[in-house]
Amino acid sequence: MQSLLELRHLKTLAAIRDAGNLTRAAERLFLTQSALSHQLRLLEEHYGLPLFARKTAPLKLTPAGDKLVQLADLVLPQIANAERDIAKLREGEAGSLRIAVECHTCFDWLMPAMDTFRERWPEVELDIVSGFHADPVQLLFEDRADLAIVSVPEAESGIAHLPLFAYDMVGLLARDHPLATKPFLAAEDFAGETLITYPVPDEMLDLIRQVLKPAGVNPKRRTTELTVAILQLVASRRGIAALPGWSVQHYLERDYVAARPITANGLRAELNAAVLDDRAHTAYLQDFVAIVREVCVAELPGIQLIG
Amino acid sequence: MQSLLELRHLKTLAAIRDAGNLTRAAERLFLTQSALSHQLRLLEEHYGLPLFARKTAPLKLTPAGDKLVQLADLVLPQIANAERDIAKLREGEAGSLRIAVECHTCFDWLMPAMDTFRERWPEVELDIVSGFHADPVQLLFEDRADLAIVSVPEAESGIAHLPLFAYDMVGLLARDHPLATKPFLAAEDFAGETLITYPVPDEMLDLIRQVLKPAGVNPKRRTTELTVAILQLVASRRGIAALPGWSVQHYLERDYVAARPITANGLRAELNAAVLDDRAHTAYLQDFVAIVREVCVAELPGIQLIG
DNA sequence: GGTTTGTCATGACTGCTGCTCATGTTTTGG
DNA sequence: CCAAAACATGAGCAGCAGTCATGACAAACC
Repeated sequence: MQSLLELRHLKTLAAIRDAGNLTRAAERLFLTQSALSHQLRLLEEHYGLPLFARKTAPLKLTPAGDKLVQLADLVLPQIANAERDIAKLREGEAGSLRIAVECHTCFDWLMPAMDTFRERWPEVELDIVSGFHADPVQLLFEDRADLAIVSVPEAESGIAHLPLFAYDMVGLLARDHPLATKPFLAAEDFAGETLITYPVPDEMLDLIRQVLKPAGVNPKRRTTELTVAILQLVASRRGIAALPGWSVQHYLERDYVAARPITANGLRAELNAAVLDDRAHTAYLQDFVAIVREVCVAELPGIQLIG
Repeated sequence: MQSLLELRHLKTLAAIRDAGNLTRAAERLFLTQSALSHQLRLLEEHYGLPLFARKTAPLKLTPAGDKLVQLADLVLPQIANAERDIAKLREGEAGSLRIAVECHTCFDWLMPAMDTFRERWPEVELDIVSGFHADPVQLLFEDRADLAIVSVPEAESGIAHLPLFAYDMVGLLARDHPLATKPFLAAEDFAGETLITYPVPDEMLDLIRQVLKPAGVNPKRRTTELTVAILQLVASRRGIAALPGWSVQHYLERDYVAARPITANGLRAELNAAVLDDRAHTAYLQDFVAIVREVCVAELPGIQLIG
């Protein structure tokens, strides 16, 4: 008769509420759908009440399920706060988090993540390393940054990589562009076009490194600093571009430009946080990574948490 | 790196704080001391900090341990509330809890327990069945009571017994009574004395049923309704009595009377809650039993939870 | 001071249970 | 109406939370 409820169950329930179905919730919790189904069945048997109205999408909560989800929303943050406080006891409150970014579009989610971080770790000095840097990892060694957002996690001694998320790059075209009729863009399709990119070295452009260069395709180029400028150029038929799907969702919904997958299998990219090895276990660095993952999985469409 | 903390740990920590040491805390949780020691070690490894200052009695909390205990005090009641709410969803809020008591001294703890119950289940009609009843279980069948506090759990079809706690009866003597020099009271010691009891049938008096009757001892008798009157009579050398140890702690501390164990092994007694079989799973009845146990283990000296 | 008593720590072992895997059933959406 | 997606279910397994037995240590007690 004693309570079978554990924090694990509350985490599951909150995840199901957030994800809308068992399968996606299971992914976020790094469990199988089966595990959640078993958990739910046990809880429902224990309380003698259904927690979700099945056979409806999105899953709808019964009053009992709602009670438990509310409980989760109340309790889980309290747990997280207490554990942060303990980490502060262990490591001290102070410290600095200077973030180096090599990806222009990252500011979209970096800002809300930094806001949350600032609330939770008010004593940690938070900053973005300004200016563009070809090799942000170098800044870690020079003690000019504490964490770098990088796409390719190159194994390097002294550096640890904490995975953030993976996503697909999409090719962007004017809505009436001839290529927009194709189901996907192949390397050759770029040959006769002008490619619009950020002004960064080629190695940092996933499209060039993984698709065009291997195929020996070398289109005309044009660069600009701002995402919105790239979109504007594409829409006005001055060229085509490749950007992360999540960074242009807003424009696609408004039919400002058209989007197509790149290659038949898509062009997969990922983002990682790089930190110095010996700081990889620092609580506030780990928590920042967790916050970024939370923010991004909630806000960015079409991304997958990795690691 | 993810949180290893579960509600189980919070319950353990709160119990250790309440009990003052691992051994007693383990008893209350129905676990072994070893289990708690292992739990603690794991938590301390996980957080990289000690939670208790060992080698001190009573165990003293470190700041980190204090954080977690505070968390437990915050979270566990929220959990309990939510689970009560779910029980109300399942069974409805209404119902009645009419309590029949055969034990005069029980009112000591019954009142605070009822106060707590009233807070948690405001919709349940709460009452004590007034007047004295030789067979309170009969009241359950007659639907004049919902729960009876009884000492001997006689197996009876249709009745379920929920264990409360066990304790030792103590023999009470005037401070200068000759028997007060003995390490314990034997059956024969009562032969020449006047025995002061509540005015109830002999079968309900543990001393008579378990000690005097088997030994064929039949002392002079005197009865009174009130515990304080029994104490007064004993103190003024009009006789001796046997009462639960927890019910006279107050008087013993003030040296109002002397107390001795009854028989070499003591005279063990216990209290149970009797309810109708088919209501044994009703949430508010079970919760009342849980409240009584909580109140009593916290307030009454020398009792042991049973079941 | 040595013995006793109460308490916590530790290591070996074990049974439970919470998970995965494989598969069946139901629901959804084109 | 069919294919695809999502959920349910049962079997099997591994990890771990617990017990048991014992050791280490401190305080209490002649």
